[in-house]
Amino acid sequence: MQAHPHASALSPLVRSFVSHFGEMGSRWGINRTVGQIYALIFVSPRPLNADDIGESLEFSRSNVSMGLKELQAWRLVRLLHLPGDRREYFEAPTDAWEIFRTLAEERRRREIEPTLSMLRNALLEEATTEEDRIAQQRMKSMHDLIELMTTWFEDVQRMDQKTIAQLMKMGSKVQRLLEFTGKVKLATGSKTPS
Amino acid sequence: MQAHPHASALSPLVRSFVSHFGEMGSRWGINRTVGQIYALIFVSPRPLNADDIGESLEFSRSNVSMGLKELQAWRLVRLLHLPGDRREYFEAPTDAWEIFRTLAEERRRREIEPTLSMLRNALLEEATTEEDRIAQQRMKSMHDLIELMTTWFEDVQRMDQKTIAQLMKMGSKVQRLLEFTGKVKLATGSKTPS
DNA sequence: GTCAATTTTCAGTAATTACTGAATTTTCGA
DNA sequence: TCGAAAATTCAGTAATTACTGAAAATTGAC
Repeated sequence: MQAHPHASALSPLVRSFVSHFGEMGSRWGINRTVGQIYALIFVSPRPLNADDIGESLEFSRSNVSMGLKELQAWRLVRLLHLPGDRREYFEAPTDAWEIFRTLAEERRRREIEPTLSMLRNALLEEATTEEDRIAQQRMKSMHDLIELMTTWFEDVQRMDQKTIAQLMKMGSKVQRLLEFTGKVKLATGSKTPS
Repeated sequence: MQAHPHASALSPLVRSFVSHFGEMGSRWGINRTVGQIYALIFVSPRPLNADDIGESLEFSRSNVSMGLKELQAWRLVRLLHLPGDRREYFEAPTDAWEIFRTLAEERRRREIEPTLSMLRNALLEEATTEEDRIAQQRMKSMHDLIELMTTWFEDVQRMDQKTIAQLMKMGSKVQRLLEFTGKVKLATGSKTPS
């Protein structure tokens, strides 16, 4: 004797996770529905098809279809097929680092690159007024910071996960490491890792 | 003989910067209007008052007022007074690092902390089903990554700007630095920067 | 190739968010 | 303390974004 005849009622645990991601999604570009669909797939022990999702979250089939498309565009879920089942199933990578990298890459492509490109164009213009000269100065410093950070991020992506974790766990101690290395260099005359 | 009698027409340079920030703003939580107001203040050589902004961007006075409030809440602009003028003026920090840090701190407070708190609660629940156990496992790995990254970020914030820039410019070469230091430690028996 | 199962599209509508102008409140100089 | 200037609030409306169901398109088993 249930209120709704749903195939799969969500546990309170999953329900609160899903609903939090809905809220958060709407603070970013992504909308509430898409956030919830992602959260549901992320915690699901098995791949889900569109009907599963629609029933669990009580979204229309077409809404689920659009949400899944967006998640695929973000590369946050991947499509797969189960043997003997014609429907499309979706699962999400579970490795948190991988997810983070995917998100960062997509944001770079969608937001950072267009911004850098706009800034570069603006910096090529000849400033005719003092106002424009000052504006350009500020755009330049913004441009340089963004470029520094994206280059750094590309570099970091190339490191293996262990090194990254090691670095992050060191935190500000890296500062001391830099000083320390500086001293070693002075003392030994050895080449820096340039 | 102009189309509009505006006190301050924007140069094409500023216009395109402002409009880009409008677009970008709407991809983040912030809305188009707020993004444009921020961009205008950021490139302005002098502090602006609400009327200046409203005229330049052709927004209503009340819209400007709301936008400025939001920017103040984000700590992206600061209020100041000009001698002999009763109106409120606004300016934006121009140091790109400072802006980045402010943004990161605010996002942490608004998005990361609530998420961590939700995850911690979820992890305290006793999982009664296999599904919930798996869900918790995934939430745990998400929680741990977020925590690692925020702790790291706190550490980095404590470094001086020069060290950060130095570190970032090194990029993946830090990996070699770590290896190098390891060797030095082995060779000299000196204490690590623990 | 056929056809039923499945997915996608899209026009219409609902819900949400953004914006305005009038009214109110606050501020500060005299 | 008063009053005009300035800022804010907020109810109403406009604009945008999200969602649905019906119809169309695609898919794949036979």
